[in-house]
Amino acid sequence: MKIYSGIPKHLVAVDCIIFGYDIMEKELKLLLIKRGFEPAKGKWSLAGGFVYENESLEEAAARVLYNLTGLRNVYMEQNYTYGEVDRDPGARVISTSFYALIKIQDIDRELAEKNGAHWRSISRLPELIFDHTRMVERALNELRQQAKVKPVGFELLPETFTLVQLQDLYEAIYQRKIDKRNFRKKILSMNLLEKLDEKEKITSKRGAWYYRFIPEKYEVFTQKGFYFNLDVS
Amino acid sequence: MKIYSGIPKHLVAVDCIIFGYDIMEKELKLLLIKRGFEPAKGKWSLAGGFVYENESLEEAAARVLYNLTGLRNVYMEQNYTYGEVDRDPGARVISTSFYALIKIQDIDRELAEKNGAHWRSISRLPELIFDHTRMVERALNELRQQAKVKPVGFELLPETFTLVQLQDLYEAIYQRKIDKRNFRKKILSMNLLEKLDEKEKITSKRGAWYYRFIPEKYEVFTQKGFYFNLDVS
DNA sequence: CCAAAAGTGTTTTCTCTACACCCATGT
DNA sequence: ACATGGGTGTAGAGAAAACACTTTTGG
Repeated sequence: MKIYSGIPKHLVAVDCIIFGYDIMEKELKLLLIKRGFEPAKGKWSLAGGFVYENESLEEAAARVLYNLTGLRNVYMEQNYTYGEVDRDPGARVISTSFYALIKIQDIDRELAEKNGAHWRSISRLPELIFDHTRMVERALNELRQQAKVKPVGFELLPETFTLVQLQDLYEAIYQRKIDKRNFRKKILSMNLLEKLDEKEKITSKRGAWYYRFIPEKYEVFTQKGFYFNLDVS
Repeated sequence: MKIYSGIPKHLVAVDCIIFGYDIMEKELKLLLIKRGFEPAKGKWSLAGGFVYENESLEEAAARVLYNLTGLRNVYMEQNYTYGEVDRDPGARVISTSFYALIKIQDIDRELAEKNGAHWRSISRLPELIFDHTRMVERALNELRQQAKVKPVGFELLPETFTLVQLQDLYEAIYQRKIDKRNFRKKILSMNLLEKLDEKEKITSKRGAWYYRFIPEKYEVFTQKGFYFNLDVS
């Protein structure tokens, strides 16, 4: 059925901005690729790929992420679509960016390495090809906005984490210091966390209690409309 | 130069969610089209069009808007890209939505009419083709978010307007009543408005002072990072 | 016993909300 | 003189911000 005949078609791609949080270095990182192919071989880029005929943009993004990390069912959000005619010097490519939040420890390291992927801290990113730097900037903004409204932080931490780790994460996301007492008061008052009776004893002698995020509580929360502002100055 | 050969190409379109504010009826409206062509002839839809080879998505959206309304340099924001394989029953079309904020009185009425365009209140929209209803919902959400962060409301009003009109607009956007005194206190404390010495005397005997939005003041404002929350409960 | 990180409350400030009456004017 | 919509301020509640010391324990 050729209803729309004679209309120009376009190459359509997706690019994934893959965020991970390094709990030790307390840094928000991106999984970037040192390109092993032309164009721009040897340069750094986001993980991307073309959209097939029988898949949606979201499916394409999930596939790209899976091929790189071995992960499925990852938290992803569509971000923006870049359609400048000359953005890719090789050909006209329209690309939709997605950001993914993953737990760094979950990825298939071998697979990632094989594909030339490396974690790079957002505070000192290498130069990226094409308009990928703009993509990252926009995604980071989006993430910061989302983090005020949804508990996305938990996607970046292991199942169990301490309040100190959670605070460090938010400090890494917003690149600013947060008051410890206010942060704890606020996050605990939201009733989204369950305190476990186990302690993290690596970073301190005293040890810090582990907590777990309870998604069901968040459902209730989200129903009545709320503002999850952790962007404390 | 055929670097990316053998890769499937796609039809790419843009759809415009055109918001306007009817100052008399105090209603937020959308400029919708009664389709005069197949598929879905006679049904309502957003204004859309395919993306040409030599234009960006933004340019395509601006073109579509221009062809319908005769307006250029309109406030537009890219919103989301819809890439489900089956979203358009005629063919696989990937479509990026943009919302536009225009002053209702500015459009070329004849041109719009010729194209089958009509203003429809957002509170009672007709059924739309494909996934256009979803597009509208998402755009409206986005608009509500943006309105908290940027003074987008002024895009929808004439150059000069009264505080009552401005409040009515916000009430139409958020579909809720706002306290008059609190609203005025807040909006005036932002120092974005200039009081003119002219009154609107049509709707009342006493008359209401006209104001004008001062973009330069907003620049200063935006620099220091702020929260323009007019979503008063 | 001491170094190092975890944990804990109170006061002050500011922002948000609720609320009701007078004003100006055309008819 | 009155009906109609325009314009104005204050007090109370609740949220956000500032702030410093005690606790625990492995070495």
